[in-house]
Amino acid sequence: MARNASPDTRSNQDTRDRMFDAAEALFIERGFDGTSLRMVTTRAKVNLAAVNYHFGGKNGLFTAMIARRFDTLNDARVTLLDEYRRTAKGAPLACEHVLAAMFVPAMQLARDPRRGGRDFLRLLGRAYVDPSPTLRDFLAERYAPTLERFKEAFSEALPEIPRRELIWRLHFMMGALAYTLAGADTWRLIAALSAVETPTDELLLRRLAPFLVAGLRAPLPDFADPGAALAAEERPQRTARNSEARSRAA
Amino acid sequence: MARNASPDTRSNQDTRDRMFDAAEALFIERGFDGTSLRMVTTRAKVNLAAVNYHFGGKNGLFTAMIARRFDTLNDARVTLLDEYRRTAKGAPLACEHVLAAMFVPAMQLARDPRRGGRDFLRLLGRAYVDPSPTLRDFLAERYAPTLERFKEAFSEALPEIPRRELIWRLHFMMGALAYTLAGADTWRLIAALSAVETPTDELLLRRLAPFLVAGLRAPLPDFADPGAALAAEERPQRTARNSEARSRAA
DNA sequence: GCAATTTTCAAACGGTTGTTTGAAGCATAC
DNA sequence: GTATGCTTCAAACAACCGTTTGAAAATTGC
Repeated sequence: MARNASPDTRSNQDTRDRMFDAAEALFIERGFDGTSLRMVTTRAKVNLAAVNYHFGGKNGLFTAMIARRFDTLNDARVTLLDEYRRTAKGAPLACEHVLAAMFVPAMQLARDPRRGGRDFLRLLGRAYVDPSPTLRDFLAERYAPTLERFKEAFSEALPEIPRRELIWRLHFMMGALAYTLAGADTWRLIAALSAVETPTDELLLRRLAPFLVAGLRAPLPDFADPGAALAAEERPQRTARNSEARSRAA
Repeated sequence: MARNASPDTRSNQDTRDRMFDAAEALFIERGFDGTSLRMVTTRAKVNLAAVNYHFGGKNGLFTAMIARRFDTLNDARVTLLDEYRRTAKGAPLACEHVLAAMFVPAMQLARDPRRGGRDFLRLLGRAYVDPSPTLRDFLAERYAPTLERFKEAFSEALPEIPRRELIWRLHFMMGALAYTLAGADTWRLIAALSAVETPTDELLLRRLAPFLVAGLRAPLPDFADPGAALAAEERPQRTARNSEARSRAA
């Protein structure tokens, strides 16, 4: 019953790690519901019952497997953010610094095979879009405080953007990040475009960063003129409800 | 055996539509693997065997259910793109027009309850990130030609962006779009932020558009100076492999 | 009206799911 | 040595999965 009594028994940690690795690889390409415990235990060369013995069940295995990566990322992010804040000595943070506090730790983990390696970014993306309630609730609950701190940091770095607008743009940003990292197509695209260039994860994030900075700084949408935000001559599809635009402009 | 002999028998279409609606709603919040046929048929008040009778199986039901929405979207998109091209009379397309050709039809479908309604955007997002091979292969195969046409259109509208860079940015754009629309959090966010504003889908896309336009037009990343793209004073985490940056700059 | 066809239905199919069981293995401590 | 507590193991559990069956019901054509 005692599940974690001797934290560093050699063989104990060994089978746990093998299960983590197997679960991680399978989760990346099949998602939570698409991965069965028998797939995991077969790949990890571990008995099926070990899942329930060590983690109490499927939910326990997958949340622990995600936490082992995300806790590290999370800590590194807030540490770096605090460091930038200390270096700034009271001056408001730059947008690039806040973004760097989110991206640089992710790149470092992606470069370190012992803490995720090249699969880390894929795991990040997959976890953010998986529909299973187990993982959604887990992520939302465990990392909400950190997210809140970054919201404040962005709000400080971009005072010209109204807070409500900013929250949306952060949401879009997380979307571009998660989808890009999760997409199976992304990695096929990498293989096709950059024939031999090796550390592609880093190049990928370095392409993504300017895209996101520009997006966060974009001019505000014009709610007063419906349709103008996209194309000037959008065919007049008369619905003509400007009321919402007016109430928003207040 | 004859599966589609009388295409508009009244009761026939009725049960098919009920199955589509049920499958759509369940897929949006649980994904392909998280939705069982028994959930679908129970919700649709239809016999379990009807799935295999009408669609040949689970794969058939879900691909048909997605196609009924996406084919409409697809057709409207290329039609609008052609219309913009005709109006331009040989002049190169504007980036806003190409984006409009992608977004306006989606907004129109989201406004029309008979062709998707407010759930349409969520379906779009979920379908793009679902890990099941069935849906990934289906989407890639059926809508690849259209995607290719939009790649060309963007390449024409943004000649100052190198094609390779552009393909990446389109990928990021699809990411922001898909994740934003798929995220369950997005819709909770809408409810929380805009207490009473009603047609929120439209407002959502109108916020997203400037974000994406700015991202597509962003200055090119500086590959020659590793680290500079994000923050000037990133702590010198000595790994010192500038070789890759040089080889890329060639 | 009858005959032919299309659609629905309850029931069962073999297979897989996550979880549980209880005995066997295996170190360590005495 | 034996006893102890942690870990592994093969086997089985009930529940659910997608799919199939064959007969009942409903609809169509005449």
